[in-house]
Amino acid sequence: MAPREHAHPDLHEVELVTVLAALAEPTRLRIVRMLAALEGERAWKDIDLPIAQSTLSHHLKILRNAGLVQNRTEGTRCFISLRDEELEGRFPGLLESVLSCGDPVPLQTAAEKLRR
Amino acid sequence: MAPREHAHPDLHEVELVTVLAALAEPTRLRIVRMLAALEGERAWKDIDLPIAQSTLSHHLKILRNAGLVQNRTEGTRCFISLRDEELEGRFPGLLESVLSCGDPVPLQTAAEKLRR
DNA sequence: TTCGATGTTCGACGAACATCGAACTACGAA
DNA sequence: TTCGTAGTTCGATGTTCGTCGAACATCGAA
Repeated sequence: MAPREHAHPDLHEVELVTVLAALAEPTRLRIVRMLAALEGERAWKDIDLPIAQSTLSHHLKILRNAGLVQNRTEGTRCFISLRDEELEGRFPGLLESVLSCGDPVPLQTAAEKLRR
Repeated sequence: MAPREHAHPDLHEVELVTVLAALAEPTRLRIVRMLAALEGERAWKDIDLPIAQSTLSHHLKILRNAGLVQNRTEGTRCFISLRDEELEGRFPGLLESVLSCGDPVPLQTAAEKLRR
């Protein structure tokens, strides 16, 4: 579909676990970092990662539902940005601490190594 | 098995995504909060949650592998504590921001609502 | 109106996850 | 040594997740 107007949750209704779950995935964490490094918004098309469009759309939906990210539609294309200030209000220090840890995000699915 | 000596990872080898994944589960987040509220260590047996022993053991292993938690064995029983200071060194502000958000942890599996 | 570009939704698939009960192991106490 | 206590590991089960390609919807341009 074309970029539609999406519902963005009120951050007061977003739970911490939801945000953590959204961040606990390499691809999504990478997206968040990319947006943070931008200090503004980024065109959907310019998010180029080695994944299918549908997968990217899926991840963005999850980030959006977790209140991490915001969509703005302009004609047929859309722009993504971090809801950093609102997040700071709801979860003080969280985003910053996640971003300040600058080490590379692994390509692997995080929890893979947790079991053993 | 009886409480055995477990390997605890060097925090420098623990990745951020790993920690986030460990925290992004209600039961585990609850355990971490419980330990944080204690300001010390807690006996395994005293962690009473409505889950089977084997499940608790499983979650503790994941927290341990993520470097969040530490086991100390004493005879046949063991004590769990948060590795808060080390974590502060590796991921400054992270644990604090997670703990400071005091709202209740849902019983539900976090990411359940993210998809839709 | 037709076409192309841009994202989104659907359905399917395999991998990973949380959970349990049962079997097991190691230790202290009787 | 035998028994109970304390945790861990194993195997099984049902659920959720990340991923893809295909079909679809919406808009601007020709």
